[in-house]
Amino acid sequence: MPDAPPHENAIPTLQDVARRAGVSTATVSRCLNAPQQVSAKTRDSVMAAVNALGYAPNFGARALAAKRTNTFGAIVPTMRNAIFAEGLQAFQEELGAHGVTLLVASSSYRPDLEADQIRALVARGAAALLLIGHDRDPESYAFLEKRQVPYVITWAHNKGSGKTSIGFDNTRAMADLTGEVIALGHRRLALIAGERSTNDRARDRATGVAQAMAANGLDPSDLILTEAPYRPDAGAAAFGDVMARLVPPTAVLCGNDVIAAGALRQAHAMGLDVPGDVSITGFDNIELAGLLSPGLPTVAVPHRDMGRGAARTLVDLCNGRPAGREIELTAQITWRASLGPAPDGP
Amino acid sequence: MPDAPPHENAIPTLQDVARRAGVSTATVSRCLNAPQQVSAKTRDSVMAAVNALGYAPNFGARALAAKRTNTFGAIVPTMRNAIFAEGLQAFQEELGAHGVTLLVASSSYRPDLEADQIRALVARGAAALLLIGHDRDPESYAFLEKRQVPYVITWAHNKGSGKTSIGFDNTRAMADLTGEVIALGHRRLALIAGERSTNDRARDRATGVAQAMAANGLDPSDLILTEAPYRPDAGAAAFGDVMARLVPPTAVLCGNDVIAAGALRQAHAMGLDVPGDVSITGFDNIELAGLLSPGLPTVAVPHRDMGRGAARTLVDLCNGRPAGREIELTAQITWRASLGPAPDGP
DNA sequence: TTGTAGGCGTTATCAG
DNA sequence: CTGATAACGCCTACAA
Repeated sequence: MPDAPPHENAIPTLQDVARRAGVSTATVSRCLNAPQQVSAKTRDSVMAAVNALGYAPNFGARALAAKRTNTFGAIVPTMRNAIFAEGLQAFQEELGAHGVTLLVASSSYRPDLEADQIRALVARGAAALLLIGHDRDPESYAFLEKRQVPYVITWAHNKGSGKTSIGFDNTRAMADLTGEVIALGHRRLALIAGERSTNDRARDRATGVAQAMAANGLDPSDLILTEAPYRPDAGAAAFGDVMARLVPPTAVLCGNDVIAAGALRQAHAMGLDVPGDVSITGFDNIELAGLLSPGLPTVAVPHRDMGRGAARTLVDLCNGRPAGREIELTAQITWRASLGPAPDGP
Repeated sequence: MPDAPPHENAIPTLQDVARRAGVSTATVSRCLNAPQQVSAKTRDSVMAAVNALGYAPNFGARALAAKRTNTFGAIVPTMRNAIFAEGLQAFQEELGAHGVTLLVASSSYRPDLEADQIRALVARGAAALLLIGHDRDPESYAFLEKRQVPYVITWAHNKGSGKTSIGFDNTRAMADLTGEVIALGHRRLALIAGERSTNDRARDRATGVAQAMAANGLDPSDLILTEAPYRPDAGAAAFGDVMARLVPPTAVLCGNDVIAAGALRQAHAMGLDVPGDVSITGFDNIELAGLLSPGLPTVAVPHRDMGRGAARTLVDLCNGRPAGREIELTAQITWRASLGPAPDGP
């Protein structure tokens, strides 16, 4: 008995297209996946049927049969601000050039959520993953190894981690910036760090400040160190606390630009002159940093290079090609007006 | 002949779990999807096997067999700045509460790319879609209707469009803001609009300015109207052009906060006092607007309500429940310091 | 160049 | 409560 004609409002399948074009399903499949193997005449009539029916292949069935999904995943801590957006965009663009689509998830800086999302993305067919930073449950790493899902760690570079990564040295970048601050005569420094317990980048940046102090003859234990989530309001509050001290710092380093933006706003609210009374620095060089006034000096992170490089690395890995492990990129200091000489210089 | 033991490094399947637990695949499937239908004893041994093997279900196979993907999609114009991030986050959170995962794509404000992405997301199993604005190729709409994919249009509300939407009236919101500007004595107004040809929100906002002028006894044709992509540098350039006129405006309205941020920076660069010499307004109320100094007065868009509402609407639609069509939310003016009385007030 | 047919990993409908 | 078994939509040798 011949198949019934497709119901008026049913989603068309390969079968429907084949029937309408008067060919086999194999031919339709080839038209879509390897057009050069099909005669122009057949191809035209098949494509006409495809368009008439509004056919689109079923992803699940395709992945199941072909054993490949052409899908990678990325998990970033947040999409609320621009910190990772630029790199993600570059990642996506490069993947697109290789015919790979992207699945995104955001973990809200919560390791437990990230662990769930790693499993969810893999279950959803992500053949490779972009991850931010090294800090995560060993079980997550074990899971990825067992499933043989290639992954690349970005936004950080820890020599000898043994994991594929493409990033920059957060410690060194922050040490460089701190060195410049000290060179301007600042002696009383404060750092509003990100949450270090769950964030290796935040930890590394704090380490960088201490290293630079030690290297420049200052006592790292004199650092006024406080911690805040990566939000402007938290940065503002922390800045207020720090400046309320009996002997306030002359320079406040911030764990990232978002915290620094909050600090700067708070400085304005307190009637402080920046950088006359106090200097403020950021980290990441998101667009915001150049729009504030005074502009935020910061560390320009190689957003796009990391995204693009991560994509290439994963594509190579998935094709069995060896990919460069532990690629280190450089982060450059960007000077802007909210960093000036110490008011009570040497 | 019994099946061979699974290869050391193969991805475990239901079959493998079943074999290891000594039950059928049906039972394993039930343990995962309807645990209450399985005896506690069996369940325990099955779950032990699941964990031992690191099993995770294959999404494609599951979607194929169950005919549902539990996946929705969203296509936004950009992820580079925060304009849509907040709403997207709320959308995702609400979907998560319903057990639905989210597929995101960004179209770079390009309608042609958006059309491709609509097809790609549907092919990838998106059972419903969130879209921004009404402007798009009729073919895209036809495709969605034919495939019976529910969609909701956000960020805009055009009465009588006949499409399911949840948003606010861009025209009215901009008219309200313009009315306030005029009430402060401004008579020479400029508008740096977004790209109107492909963006109904940009068009509506420009219309709103004209309406408010007419309603307040000004001639809309006196509006100094220019257009710029939604980027700070483009906003800065446009602002420079506008202020270089023989008779510059006393207030520059901007199509969104990103343009306005560029305009504000350019004003500083030109040594203009804001709002003493010229007032500047934005639109969207992204975080940035409150961090700049002077702060940007803007229209606070109901980001989270739109995201959450869109999620609920789509979940309802997918469950065959009727969903409110054309929901209108309100957008509120947020006052900040870069809007002041006209310098040459009446 | 085209068609045939087997199988991918799950779910769901039946019996037992 | 559990086990066979037939789909699900597509890809891909293999044959013709």
